[in-house]
Formats: sequence, C-alpha cells, structure tokens
Amino acid sequence: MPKRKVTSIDVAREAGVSQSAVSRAFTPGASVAEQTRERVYEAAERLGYRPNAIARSLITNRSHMIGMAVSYMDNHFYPELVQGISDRCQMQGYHVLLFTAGEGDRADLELQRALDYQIDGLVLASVSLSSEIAERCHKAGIPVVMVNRVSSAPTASKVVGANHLGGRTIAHFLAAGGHRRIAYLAGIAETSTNRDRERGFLDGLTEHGLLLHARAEGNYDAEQAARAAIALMRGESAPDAIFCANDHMAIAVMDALRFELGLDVPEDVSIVGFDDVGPAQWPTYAITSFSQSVDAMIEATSDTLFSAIEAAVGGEAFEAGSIELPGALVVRLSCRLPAGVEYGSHWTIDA
Amino acid sequence: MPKRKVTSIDVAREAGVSQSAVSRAFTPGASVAEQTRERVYEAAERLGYRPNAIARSLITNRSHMIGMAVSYMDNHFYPELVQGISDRCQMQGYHVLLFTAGEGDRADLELQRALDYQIDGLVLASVSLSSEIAERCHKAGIPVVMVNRVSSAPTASKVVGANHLGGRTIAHFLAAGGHRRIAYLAGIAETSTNRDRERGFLDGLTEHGLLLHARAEGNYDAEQAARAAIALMRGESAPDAIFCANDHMAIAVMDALRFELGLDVPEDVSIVGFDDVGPAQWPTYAITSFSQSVDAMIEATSDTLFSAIEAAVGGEAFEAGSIELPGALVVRLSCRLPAGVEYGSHWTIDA
DNA sequence: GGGCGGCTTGCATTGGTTTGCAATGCCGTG
DNA sequence: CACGGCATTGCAAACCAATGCAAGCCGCCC
Repeated sequence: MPKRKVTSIDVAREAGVSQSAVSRAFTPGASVAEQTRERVYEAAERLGYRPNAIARSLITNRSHMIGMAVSYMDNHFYPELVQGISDRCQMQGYHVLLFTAGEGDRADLELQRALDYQIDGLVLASVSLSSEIAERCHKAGIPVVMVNRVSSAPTASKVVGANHLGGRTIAHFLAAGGHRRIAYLAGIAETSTNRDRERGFLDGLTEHGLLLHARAEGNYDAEQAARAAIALMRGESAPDAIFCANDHMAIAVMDALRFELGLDVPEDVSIVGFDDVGPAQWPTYAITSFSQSVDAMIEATSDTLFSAIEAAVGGEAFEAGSIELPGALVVRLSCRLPAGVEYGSHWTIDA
Repeated sequence: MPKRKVTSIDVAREAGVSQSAVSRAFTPGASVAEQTRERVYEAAERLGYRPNAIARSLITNRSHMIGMAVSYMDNHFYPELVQGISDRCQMQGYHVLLFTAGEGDRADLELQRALDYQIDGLVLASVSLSSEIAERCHKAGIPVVMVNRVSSAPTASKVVGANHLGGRTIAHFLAAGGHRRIAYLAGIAETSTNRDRERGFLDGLTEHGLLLHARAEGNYDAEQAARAAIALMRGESAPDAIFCANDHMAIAVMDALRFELGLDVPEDVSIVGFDDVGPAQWPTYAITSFSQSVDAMIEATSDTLFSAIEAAVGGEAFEAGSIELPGALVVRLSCRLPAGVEYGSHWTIDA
C-alpha cells in the first residue's frame, strides 16, 4: 500500500521541468512547447499521474460538478432524465453529483450540502426549492434550473412541459370522444405540474360546457392512485373517463381496474395519462398520454444550465428564463376514440 | 453579484476568533469551548458561511464522494439501486458522483475521470472494470465494489445475487411444472449474470435429464429480446417455456408474444424472469421471477463499501470479498404451475 | 503559594494545483 | 551587431480549511 499520491511535483522532477510546466501541459490552451508537453505526458504515464480535480477546483473556483436533486426514481420519467442530463454533462466535461432528497426538511438539508461541494450548477427535478436555498444559490452565483416541476423562485430557470395545454387538450379529446362523466385523478396538490394540468383540464372542460364529474387524489403514488380509482368506480355514479395526472398513476389505475374490479379499459372507462413514459407505450397499457419529450427536456435543461454557467463564469448575471416545451397527445387504446381518429396518431385541439 | 465567497477567515474576524477556531467549530469532535462554538455559529449564520467541502477534502484526503458507474437506467433494477445506494451514502455523510458510462472505451475513459475527483470509493453497477482501472484504484487505495454484474478483478469486492442457484431453481421449477421443451433467452454473453444464470439453468435441466430445447440471444435488450422470442415461437418446434435472463426482457417478451403473436401466457408458453423488479410484479405481467432483493443488495453493497473505506482510512489494506445474496423464486401467473403450488408463494428446490 | 494537569486557542504549515509576472532564450530585422 | 518581439519557462503567491505544536489560562491540590 504505497499510499503516497503522485503529484505534479513528482512528475515535474521525473520530466526535469518545473511544476508549472506540468500544470500547463495538462491545461488545454496553455502555453507549452509541444516537446515539453510530450516529455511531461511520458513522465506522467510512467508515474501514473492524473491531475487532482479537487485541488484544481479549489483554485479555479469551478468544480465541474453539477448538483442534481431528484426524488422519485420509481417514476420512470426521472431515471430517464437523470441519465440524459448526466450524459450531456459528461460530454461537456461535467459530472453529476446526485442528491436523492425526499420532500421537505431533509431535502433542504441535503441541498445545503450540495452547495458545500462548490457545484457549478444545480438541477432540480421535481424537488421544490425553498426560497432560502434559492437565495443562497443566487448569491453564490450558482445557476439553478428546475425541470418539470417548478416553484416560484424568481432566480431559478425553469423548464416545463406544456402542462396547461396538455390538460386542456385532454379535456377536448375526451369530450370529442363522447365522454360526459369525466374525472380527474390529481397528483400532489401543491406541485406546479398538478396545478397546471388540472387547471388546463378544467378550462378545457368548461370550453365544452362540461363540469368535472369527480375528483380524487392519487398524490403521484401508485398505491394511492389505485385505491382512489377503485373508490371512484365503485361510487354511485362512476365516471366514464379518468384523466390521471401522470402515467405512473395511470398504469397503476389500469392494473387495479382490470384486475381488482374486472373492468375493461376502454370499454368500461377511458384512461388518459401524462408524460408518455416507456411503460405507457407498452402494448398491454397503450395509454393515451400527453407526451412531453424527455429528450427535449434534457436538452433544454442542459442548454439552459450550460449557458447560465457560461454567463456566471464570464462574471455577468444570468437572466433566469422559463422554457415551455411543446408536447402532443399521443392517441392509443386506453380511450374510446373520437370518430376518425387513429391509433398512434397525434391529436391536437385544432384538429 | 457580490461574488466573493465567505471563508472561514471572514467568519473568524466576525466572531473575533482565529481561523482555526472556526475550523474546529465545524469539525465534529474537535476541541472547542461550547461558548466559542456558538459565537462562531452565530457569526457564520450572519455571513451565510458554510465550510468549503473541496478545500476540506484537499487537506483531509477524503472527499466524501462515492463514484457510482451505471449503464442501463431503463432496466428498472438500476434506478432502484442508484437511489438506494445514494440514500445510504447520504445517511453516512457521503454523496454519489454519477458516471453514466456505456460499455467499452468510453466507460473506461469516464472511470478514469472518477479517480481525478479523489472519490473515496467506487461502486460499479453492471459496468465491467478494465483491469487497468482496477489496478489504479487499488494502488490509490480506493475500494471498489462491483454489484450485480461482476468481473474477475481480484482487488474488487463483489456483491451478487444467487445467479447460479436461481437458474438452477428455475430449471427445476419448469421441469416440475411438466415442461419439456425449455428455451433460454440469454442476456449479454460475456456478463457474469448471464453466464451464471445460464450455467445454473443448464445444470438444473441436466439434473432432470433434460436438454436445452433452444437458445436465443436477447442481450438484455427489450427490442432484441422481443424479436428473438418471436422467432423462437415461430420456429418449427416452439418451446413450451422460456426462461428470460432478466425481467426487463421477460416483460418485452410477454408483450410481444401476446400482442404480436396473439399467444396466451402461460397457456401457450410459460415465461420466467429474473430480478423481480417492480413491473414484473404488476398484475398484467405477474411474472414468475427469481427475486434478488434490491434492498439486500443495496445494504450489502454499502456495508461492504463503508467498511472498506473505514479500513482504507485506518491505513490497512482491505480484503476484497465476495457476497452472494440469497434469493427465492416467486411464483406468479406467467407459468404453468407444478401441482399444489400457489400463486405468490416461494418455491425452492427442496420443496 | 507553587506546581501541575487539562482544556482552549492561535500560529504556522500543509495539501495540489493555477496563474500573474518576470526572466530567459531565440529569431529576425534594421 | 544590437535590439525588439515572441514563445516558453520558472518563481511564488494565491485558493480554503485542517491540524501539530506550543502557549495560555484556569483550577486544584499539596
């Protein structure tokens, strides 16, 4: 166990140059003679040297680490997001420091710690940022991007799907399909995603002169969603359609209705979801879902993040922006369809 | 944008103490008068100070970061693992630096970078470690734990499921269920998981005097698995049971057989999977699967990791060990059952 | 009253790197 | 031949916190 780490000084000695020369050899764009660089590389190779990223960030003030906070890995949406963002980061020479925070206080505590690591940026995937932390990040010049679920923090950038439009489109679609007793299965009440989807949905219903027939709470949780849906269908006036605030719940609902109540979807009741995650596309479910492209979200998030970091490095404040990504309702078999609409097609309100 | 960071010196000045006092106030177990500590905390609060983890690790030689490399986020097994390990790390004051590496060269490159960050430990989830990197880690005194899929690196600890036993159990189970034309749908050939499961499976068949009826390659990929299964069933002598090397493939196979070939599972063919991931338990699939408890894996992995780190800190070499976790075949509806066996029960060879 | 032990505290050094500045060497030009 | 200009290189000061060492303080006991 020769625990002594190899440092740039060792390499310098080995290569017969100064320590700064070694540093420069490993810094792209620094002024070093090609010959020297090669001598350094060879020496480094011999000694097994690699520059110490920690020491480097201490002086450069850039850690090349991105904090990423995420809560619900069992909703397939988030692993996809994490993987995508991480891939993107790595391409740019950044790395993701993961924070698996739940809701509330513990999340806050963990986010505090994220700042201790001098991260260059912070991505929040469905974690609500306390305004105190937001303030801290802003003061420290750390760009924050909230993706999918957002809060009102004014200094954070936001990337969201077309939640309101999605909800509204779904209302129109169900109305067009002849549904009249339409229910909403809500996600976590205080989340922006739920709020916007629900509002859009209600707006859409109103535009068709419809009232919401029933409302239940699933809190974005599979088990709760299943219970709630069963209760809904067993009620005195069962709905003929349920819009589930995300696919994660929609899947649980379909399973519960089919296997616990023996109902047929869409014969007995239509189900619509939101997100269009992988499993929703599996033929067993074939859920009609408002698709927000994860890829687009990944791209928007990382682009926003990197330009903000760029700006922060340049010394200037970055204007926190909001991006709303387009989406489309993907028609599948979990719904009674309006006349002339085909499986697999995209449906829009204008159609 | 007052970009100046608040340092311990600023706090020291504010609190009227020395910089060392500030440091000690934030170091658990250091010798500081309670009164001083409080004065420091108040000053820190006023200034918004938090100790700089980067600077700290530079001098302590401990980054409190764990590198975690993972490849296939779409196999639900891995997000669960990542989340679990990350949670566990955070409880111990560690954080996960994520490396989403594919196979091969790029993976190696990224793992190189992991070392630059002076991580205290490395978890490899289904990433094969090149011996060169393994050697480097070992020399640097960084404990490596490979989980689920392992390679022969002698200096790395290993945590695996009961792959051989699982395969063997499944063979016995299928034989007991009266199947005679039993096929194997392989995962990626060179992975330890595939190798051990297949070997166990073949051993089990042999013990019943059976030969493998057919073999196809799914490479742990949903699409490939579906194609392969369809080809299998369309072949001249279709199998009456298929053991899919993991649930991820088993799900894809069930969907393909049901929806593309119109077959009934288990009426027309029995399907068995491996891992017992969440979706396999959904009633639509109800896959008979050899369950390896993700929780147990998470626990074993983090325990191994932390004791190795402990040892490394203590200065002593840590003996790399191998842990094989127990598992059990969970009986569900995707198979024709042996007489007297019930849905939801665990089945073992002795039974 | 002197001495001794224990708890706190500050000083100064350390860790590995980047980077501004100045020095060096070389080439070309007038 | 002298001098300007450029590329390369080395020196040394950062960056921020942890820690060994020694000094300071206090209390207690003989």
